[in-house]
Order: sequence, then structure tokens, then C-alpha cells
Amino acid sequence: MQLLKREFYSRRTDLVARDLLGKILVRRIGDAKLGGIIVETEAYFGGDDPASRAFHGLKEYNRVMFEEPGHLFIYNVHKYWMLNIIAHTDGVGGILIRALEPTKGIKAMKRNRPVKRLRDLTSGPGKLSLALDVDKSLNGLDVTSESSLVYVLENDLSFEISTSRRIGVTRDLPEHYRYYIKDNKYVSR
DNA sequence: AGGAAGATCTACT
DNA sequence: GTAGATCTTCCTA
Repeated sequence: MQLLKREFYSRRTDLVARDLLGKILVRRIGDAKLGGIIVETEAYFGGDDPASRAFHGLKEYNRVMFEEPGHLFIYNVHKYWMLNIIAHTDGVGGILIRALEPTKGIKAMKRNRPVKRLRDLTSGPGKLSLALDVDKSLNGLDVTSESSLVYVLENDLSFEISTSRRIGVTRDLPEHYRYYIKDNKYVSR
């Protein structure tokens, strides 16, 4: 399977968010590989998007949102770390990875986040960060490098895409910027 | 230094 | 469906 390159992320944020569905997110920890199929994403933009971490302008903690596409942006909310991948054509924007369908390293992920049912393992942005042992130490990481600790693989899969408004935001835009695989049981809700 | 907000999760009813 | 826990970061002083 082919690694997604920087050109993939150097496109409109919402298009990249949609196109990430069905791809394989891999988290490497030593020799182990954990991860799964991306089944739910959300796009966040720059200055005109009140739900975005970039809405109030450039700060130290959100700096990577304004930098080169294809890097990780890790942000904390309510005790959990949010895993985002930077993607834009106009200088700022990123995609929240909200849910995975686990396929690799399931035993290791369950050690990181013990659950009874597989469908509870990575069906939410905070859940998948715990399962994949993702925290702020990965902020700014380049996901387009062969040797990266996190990267995304091409994957041929056919499915129907559903959309909705974004989940959990206090001030959302009227458009639909949440994308998910229809009827997939690992979607967060 | 203190208070409040927030892209969440869990455990209830 | 709703309440409460929890912690990083921001804002004001």
C-alpha cells in the first residue's frame, strides 16, 4: 500500500477530509504498528471558522495549523488529545480524525485503552488518541515521511459517504463539515 | 494567580 | 438524553 504524500494534503481542507475516509491510519510504536481505517473526519478552517482553534489567530499552541500541510496538530480538550492532520491551500486549516475501524495491533490498543467491546476502542477522537498512545509530544510530526511515527496509507475501498454538521462545537458553520462512512459501526455516534 | 471555556467521555436515568 | 469529571490553555489582573 502506498503512503499518502504531501500533495494529497495540499488541497482544500474539506476535500482532504472527505478523501481521508477509507484510508489507513498507522501509528508505529517501536516495531509494533497500531491503527485502522479512518471512518469519520471533520474539517476546520482559519479565521472565518468560529469552531476552529485558528479562529483567534496565530498562537504558540496552534502554530502548526498555519504551517506546511501533512503535519500533525495535537490539541487538548476536556482532558483528551485530539489528533489532526494539517491540510490547506490558503495557509491554514486541518482535519480532526474522529474515529477508526481497528485493523492493526488491536491487542496493543486494548492494553492502552481497555474496553469490552471492540466498537468502543476507537469510536471517538479522545478514544483513538488513548488507544494509539497519541499525546502532545507528537505535535508537528511530519506524516509524509517513510520513517514517521504516524502516517496514512492509500486503500482501495468502496463505500457511501454521509455528512453532518460538526459534533460538540459551540459555534458551528451552517455547512456540513463532518464526513463519515455510512452505516459503519465504528463512527462515534 | 485565578477563573472560565472547551473539536470529550462515562455512567447514569 | 443529561450531568459531572477532568486538564490544558487562555484571558484578565
